[in-house]
Amino acid sequence: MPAANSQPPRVRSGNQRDEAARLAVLHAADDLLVEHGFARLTIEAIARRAGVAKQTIYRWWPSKVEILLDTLIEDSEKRFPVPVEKSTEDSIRGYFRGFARFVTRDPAGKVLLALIAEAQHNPETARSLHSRYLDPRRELERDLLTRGIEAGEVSPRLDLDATIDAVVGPVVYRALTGASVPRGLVDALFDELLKPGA
Amino acid sequence: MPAANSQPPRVRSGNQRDEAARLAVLHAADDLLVEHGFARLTIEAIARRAGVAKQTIYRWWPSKVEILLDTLIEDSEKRFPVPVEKSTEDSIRGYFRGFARFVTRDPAGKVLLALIAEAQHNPETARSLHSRYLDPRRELERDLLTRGIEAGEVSPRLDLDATIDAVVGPVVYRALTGASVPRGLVDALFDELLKPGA
Amino acid sequence: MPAANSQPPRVRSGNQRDEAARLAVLHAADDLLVEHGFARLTIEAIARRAGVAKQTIYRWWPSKVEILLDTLIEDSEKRFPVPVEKSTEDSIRGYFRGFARFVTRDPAGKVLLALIAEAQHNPETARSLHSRYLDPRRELERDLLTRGIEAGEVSPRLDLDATIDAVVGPVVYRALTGASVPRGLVDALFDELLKPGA
Amino acid sequence: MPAANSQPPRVRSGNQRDEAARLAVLHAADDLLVEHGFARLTIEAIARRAGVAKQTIYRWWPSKVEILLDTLIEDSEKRFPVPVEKSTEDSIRGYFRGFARFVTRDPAGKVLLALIAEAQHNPETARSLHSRYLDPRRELERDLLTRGIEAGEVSPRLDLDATIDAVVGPVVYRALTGASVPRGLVDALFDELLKPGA
DNA sequence: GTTTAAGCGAGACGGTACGTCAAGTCTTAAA
DNA sequence: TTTAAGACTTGACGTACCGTCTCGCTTAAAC
Repeated sequence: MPAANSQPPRVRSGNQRDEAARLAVLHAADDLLVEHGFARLTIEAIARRAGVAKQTIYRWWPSKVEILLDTLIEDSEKRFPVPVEKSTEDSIRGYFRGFARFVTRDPAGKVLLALIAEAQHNPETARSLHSRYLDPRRELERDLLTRGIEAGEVSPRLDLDATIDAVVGPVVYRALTGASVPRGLVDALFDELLKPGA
Repeated sequence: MPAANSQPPRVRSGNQRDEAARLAVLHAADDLLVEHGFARLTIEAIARRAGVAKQTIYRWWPSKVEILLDTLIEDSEKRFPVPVEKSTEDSIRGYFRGFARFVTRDPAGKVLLALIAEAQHNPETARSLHSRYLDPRRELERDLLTRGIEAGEVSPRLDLDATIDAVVGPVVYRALTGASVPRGLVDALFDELLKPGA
Repeated sequence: MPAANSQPPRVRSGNQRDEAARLAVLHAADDLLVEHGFARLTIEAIARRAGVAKQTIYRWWPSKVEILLDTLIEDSEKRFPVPVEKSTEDSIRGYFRGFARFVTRDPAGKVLLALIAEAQHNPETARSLHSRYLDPRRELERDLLTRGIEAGEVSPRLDLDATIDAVVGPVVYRALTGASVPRGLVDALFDELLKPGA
Repeated sequence: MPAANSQPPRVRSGNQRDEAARLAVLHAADDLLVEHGFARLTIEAIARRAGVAKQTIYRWWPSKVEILLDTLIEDSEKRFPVPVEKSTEDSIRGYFRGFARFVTRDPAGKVLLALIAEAQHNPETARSLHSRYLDPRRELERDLLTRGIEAGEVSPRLDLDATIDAVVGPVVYRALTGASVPRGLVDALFDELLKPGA
């Protein structure tokens, strides 16, 4: 989807929040991150690209991190939702594969990595990232595993959180440091830590 | 060791690189990172704190990342060197525990986390971090495991790199996102992935 | 008028150019030139003294030379305007005397001398000085003499420009080199080069 | 004469002042002034160009102004010495023409203009310029005119200094501001102010 | 002869100012 | 009331020179 930049000016809505402006900001942020990296993702640049005044951004988002979180939440839900009904071995394995694909090959995955990185630099980011993204998803992931265990589809060797971290952590770690993430890594970890009857 | 700031002026070494200035910069960078975080770790602040001219920093380091790498390399070697002789189960387990301790409780460990985070934002950082720190250590870690396997002290379920990432990744992932790292996490992962005869 | 420094903060004008900031810069530049000379007239110092951000200066003036030109144009018009109606011998002689007084005794005259000096070092300055100050005034000065000739009040021995330079040049030359400018110099030159019937 | 740069290293003279280094500095300063203007005439650049250590410059010259004065004194004596024997109308007129030619067409004349300009910015420069260059030459110029008067070759309308300034000033003024200096200007001034029997 | 002393190229050092960029705050005017 | 526009202060960026300093070398004069 193209940026809203250099297009016929949007119709202004006057009194109401301008949905077009909101979307233009989200897309601009997304595009800039993918195209130029986090370092050049500045509020000025987003405003320029989105054809929006800086003040409009500051009015609605407390920081660029929250902009990214908004896009991340929407994109994650589209690209690899946590299965809420089926809990077969395959659907669980598929979910983790989906996560790895998102993080390593989907441009939108860059947003998650950038936010994790930023969380280290900035406690405020860590808090937002947890409360708005990581924690709610972790809740659903725990439910997924719990249902899988009850159905005998998986049998985790460690406690639930440790198990999820043990699969997710190595993928994120390699992605963050710019190392490749081997195709079979997730499967190997799954087999070792979750596969039933092993 | 305190910063060199507000102390009697160093003796100048004339034509040669000033070792005291080098150390003052490394310590200032370290201190600032721990005290104020990566965001406020600016070249100006380092120079101010170290009592050193900005130009002196630019003369010897191409970026603040390289300053941090210098301190990280020195500190890691002191705090949790990769064992190069013994390769017992305990020394290997101890090494991973040392890593977790460094990353979660040692102030110097903040430097590693900051660099991993920065590597995501900046490919140049990723390259330096690998070539000067991660890769050389990984080499030693592989040697450590190889010797351990030959001696029957450990028996990895996955290939060497995947095994190391499987232990290190979750720790780093949790540390980065500001989550606590449970005491037993490393041991649990070790038991599951490396413990012999399991 | 004192510099705006260490005063209650100006009221900000928002979207419009801040006139108070503009004046503060002009006065600061003027004061610094008179007090500390051209060498210490830096953009940083002007900003500091005016209580204004450097960026505000760079936004409105391409160089410190243009700042000085702004003050010079305003001051010259106040202190020794070119007579535009009367063209008697006395008013013409008075104009040249006014010029000499401005250059040698008026603090604001330092600005003109500094700009002439800078014009030698910097062709860009020469261009601005001519187009914004010297040339427009020279036009008026020629008109003044032309009217004086027609009225029989003066009778130049040389062509118009040469005559004006012959009066102005020696004064500037002596002022620039730090020599005193004798009281009678202008009158002597006027008598020799312009006085009618000689 | 080429700069000493990028040449086989000079033979060092050991204990004695190195004449080659002295000349290299003078030529480098001269060349840089002509080629790049006063603004880029820095001590670093002179040292670089002359193939000389900064310290060598600081050892022998208190400032770059003194370097320029050294070259100016040598060049002036070569290019337009004050006549010390003949004092005919033609030799006096020729001297002033020589001055105008030096200042407007000789590259070495740039040095004089630069120093006059700098004198305005810097009282120290004004002092040196007077005591080492302007005043000694003025002495000789006065002698020249005095002899010319006694011989009936010239008859100044003003006092000696005013007369000299009245010829020199306009030329310098126009040269400084970047205006052209018309061929006949000096002659016209001479005729008006010095020509006998007028 | 050997020592001493100075000149030299080289270059590190603490500084100051440069001109640019983005941050986040604020005000106006139009919709 | 929301928006685009844009002026404002703040502060860091990386660079260029400043003037001081110390090093290691070379040479001429003093001993």
